[in-house]
Amino acid sequence: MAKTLMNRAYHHGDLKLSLLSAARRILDHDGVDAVTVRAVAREADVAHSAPANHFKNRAALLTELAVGIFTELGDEIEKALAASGHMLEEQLRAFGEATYDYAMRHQNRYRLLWRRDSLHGDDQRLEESGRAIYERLRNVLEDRSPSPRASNDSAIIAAWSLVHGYVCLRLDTVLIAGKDETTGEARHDAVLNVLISGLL
Amino acid sequence: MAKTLMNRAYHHGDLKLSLLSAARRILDHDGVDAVTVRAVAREADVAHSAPANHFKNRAALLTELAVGIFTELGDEIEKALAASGHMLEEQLRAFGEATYDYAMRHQNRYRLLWRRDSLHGDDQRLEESGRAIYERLRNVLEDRSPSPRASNDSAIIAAWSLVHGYVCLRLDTVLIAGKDETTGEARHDAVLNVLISGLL
DNA sequence: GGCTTATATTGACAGTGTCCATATGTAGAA
DNA sequence: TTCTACATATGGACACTGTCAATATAAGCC
Repeated sequence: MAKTLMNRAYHHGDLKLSLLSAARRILDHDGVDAVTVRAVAREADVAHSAPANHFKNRAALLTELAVGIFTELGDEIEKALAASGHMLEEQLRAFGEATYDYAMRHQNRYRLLWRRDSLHGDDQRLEESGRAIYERLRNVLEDRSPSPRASNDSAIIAAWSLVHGYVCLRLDTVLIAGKDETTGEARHDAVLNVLISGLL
Repeated sequence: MAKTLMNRAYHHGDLKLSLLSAARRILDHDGVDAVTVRAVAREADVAHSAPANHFKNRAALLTELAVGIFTELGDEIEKALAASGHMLEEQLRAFGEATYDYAMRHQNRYRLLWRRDSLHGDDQRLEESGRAIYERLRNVLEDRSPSPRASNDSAIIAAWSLVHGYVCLRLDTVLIAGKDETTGEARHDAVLNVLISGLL
């Protein structure tokens, strides 16, 4: 039979993908710590040690999951940048809002990206998928040379820092989080304005 | 005998403090995940379930540890603010540098503060010790009303976001982390400049 | 002394990551 | 086709974890 037939008794066919999507479901629903090797195996309906054939260990599984999430986030940012105007201000706003929206819609996914203790921090694919976001920001800023104030690298890092920091505070701090859900939109704008004023 | 005598056979005398400092040693040395209830008990040389008398569970232990660390960080920020000039720019720079220095000197301590999954996020003392930092930033910005651009709250949040985000990227991203250890000082300045330009 | 209360210990249980030997299916060579 | 390698899945084991319950010990107070 074709290689894609496989009666599911033993060999699954594409267990690796199944495990990753099982892990993603658990992550979304119950957070990073709930994504245990055994829970993922249960969710995928295989034996507790089946994942070992596809991931060296838990960190490897989470790392691969994070790579996919970084890519997904990068794609959303890309789309937002393409859909927005070409002015520097518009592009920065699109970057900030796309990142914030993704993080709020998928809080646990965003959290996983920065749980370096739980990942293989030196994994090359993880590094690349993160760098892709950095490069998008570089494209936004380069040739638009905002001001002699900040070197290009510093501008990129400052922009990413502000957006990432704001998202983190929103995600993990009661202080900021509950403060004003109503005026949320205005708050985002005001915070982004500080960045834009600083860069223009 | 005086209450402080105690032959150490059984009752420890001040086990709670001993546990917290044991936990801090483990945290510094091996990271958040290494701070297990049993490891802390071992380090403090007591039975594995002795901590249960002082902390309801692991999260409670970590939360209390985090409260102490937030307080410590707040004190360092306070000291730096007092030692610096009174101009808004100087104060913002002092805040950023003090936070960055502390985070780099005690990386795992800073990481713990934002591992909300591992803490009792709704603990009141934790919330207060975090808010204390927010309030210090408010004191820096208030009455100095930087510009009509940003409301006071937004300015506070923007400042904290940028500093916190920069620290996080430095701590957890290979990208930013290894980029230029030599020109590090200049990089910090340049990033802070974006904030200051945005707020003045 | 004896009583109560606080604190520490030991033992148990389910859950975890990871390794091992084993079982099962697939694919390629004869 | 059958035989043989190989990839993949299974079940069992081990040491570790957090947490609970029962027990032992000490301190404080009458």
